[in-house]
Amino acid sequence: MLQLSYIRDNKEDVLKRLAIKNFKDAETIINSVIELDNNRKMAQRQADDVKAEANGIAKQIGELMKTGKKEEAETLKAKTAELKLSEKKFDESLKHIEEDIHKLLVTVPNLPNLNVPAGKTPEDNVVVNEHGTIPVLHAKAQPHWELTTKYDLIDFELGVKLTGAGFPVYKGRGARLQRALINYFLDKATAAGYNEVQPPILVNAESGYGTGQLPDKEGQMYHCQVDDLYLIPTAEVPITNMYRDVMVKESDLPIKNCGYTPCFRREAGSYGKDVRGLNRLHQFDKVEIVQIVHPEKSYDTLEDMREFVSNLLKELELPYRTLKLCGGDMSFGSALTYDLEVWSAAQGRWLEVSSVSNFETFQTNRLKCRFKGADGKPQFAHSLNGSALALPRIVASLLENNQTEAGIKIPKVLVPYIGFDMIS
RNA sequence: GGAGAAAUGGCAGAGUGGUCGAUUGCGGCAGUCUUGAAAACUGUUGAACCGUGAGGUUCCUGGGGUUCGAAUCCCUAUUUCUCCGCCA
Repeated sequence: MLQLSYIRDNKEDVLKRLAIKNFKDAETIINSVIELDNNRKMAQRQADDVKAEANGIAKQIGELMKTGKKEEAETLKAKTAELKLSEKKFDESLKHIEEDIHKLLVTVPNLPNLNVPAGKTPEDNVVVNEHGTIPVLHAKAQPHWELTTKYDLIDFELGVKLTGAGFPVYKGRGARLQRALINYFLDKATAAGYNEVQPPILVNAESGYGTGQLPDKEGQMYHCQVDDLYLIPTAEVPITNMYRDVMVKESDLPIKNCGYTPCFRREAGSYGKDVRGLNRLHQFDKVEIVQIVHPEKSYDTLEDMREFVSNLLKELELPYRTLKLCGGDMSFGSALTYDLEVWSAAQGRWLEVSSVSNFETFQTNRLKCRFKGADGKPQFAHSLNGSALALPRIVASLLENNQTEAGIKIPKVLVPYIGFDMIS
């Protein structure tokens, strides 16, 4: 959520940057917010004045009662009846105005960093770098959804029977590969100074608002209506919300956490070959890294995190490229996002496996996650997160890129975790 | 699930209708002492909003109520603890 004071003081800048994000009706909404805020100030002044008067009288009554001047006290009491009515009226209108402001404010996306390229679609994203060589496969190479069947690693049909499309069953060496990747990712993150946590995978609505999934992406999350809880779409939600309503110590920054969780996404309305096999699932596994940092350091941190994720891909010997997302392709709360994509050899296309973003104060403002700066004043920290990494598409490209006529080679770094070096 | 108790500032913990936004301790910050540090001592130390300012308003888990006046009384939700039941 944007800070209202910033909107007031920097209206032109706000509009310019919202335009980069292709946010519709920016001007109308920002103008209404400012107008409502003016009304709010007026309403508060009125309410405050009435209350000040009422408080004053209450105090006088207290004095009079103490000194036994009962009659005078009664006279004053009579005077307060009217005050109470207008107090209620002003409070009510103040409350309504504040609610209206909040309702508008939560629909406004974060402002993109000024380095964010303009653009509307994924085609407008900027390729920052490309690493590794694209493998040349043998003549009988297959896409991963055939390899998983051939080697009995993943049973998509069985998942359909148990739950529905997009809920695969990993079996035998396929399940083992999942576990190996999770452990490998967690070990790397821990070695890089991230503290491992195991958060709940159901969260309340407040947490959904805290990180910005609500109200923006209401329909994307599975919702257990009986208990009003949401299945997390990413570990970012619980891990970042650990710092909701927390005043962190400046000396504790940066706070680095990582965690493995399953992730659940409804992905309503996406069908076809782009979502085949492991390309897009309703349930998948992911290790997430999350940092709460000093505002001055957040862009350095973003680069560190990108570097960390890149190294994972290098160690897994997967060809990858890094994209700087354009305004139109960035998520609601992000100020700057890098996507990392690996090459899927049999499908002949890039698959997104990680998204690393700086949210600046967008989340921390909603979360009320602050620290006291050198001047003793509380200020919002910056929050960042990144996938490190999401498993399904990593598995897809590992299987496809490493397939040989003799079987599928396991990358060296994973062998200690999985216990064999070839799936054949 | 049943019965009872509780929820106060970064933390601990007083406060049961009227100068209480809240005693005190710890922690934090500043200073005295010290070559420096520790100890000791002194001072200081919650947040949001309105106002150029003086100052004002709100916040004692959330929501509602009683009252001229609520941290304090009542209702309600949530959470925690104790006992019982159930249970991986």
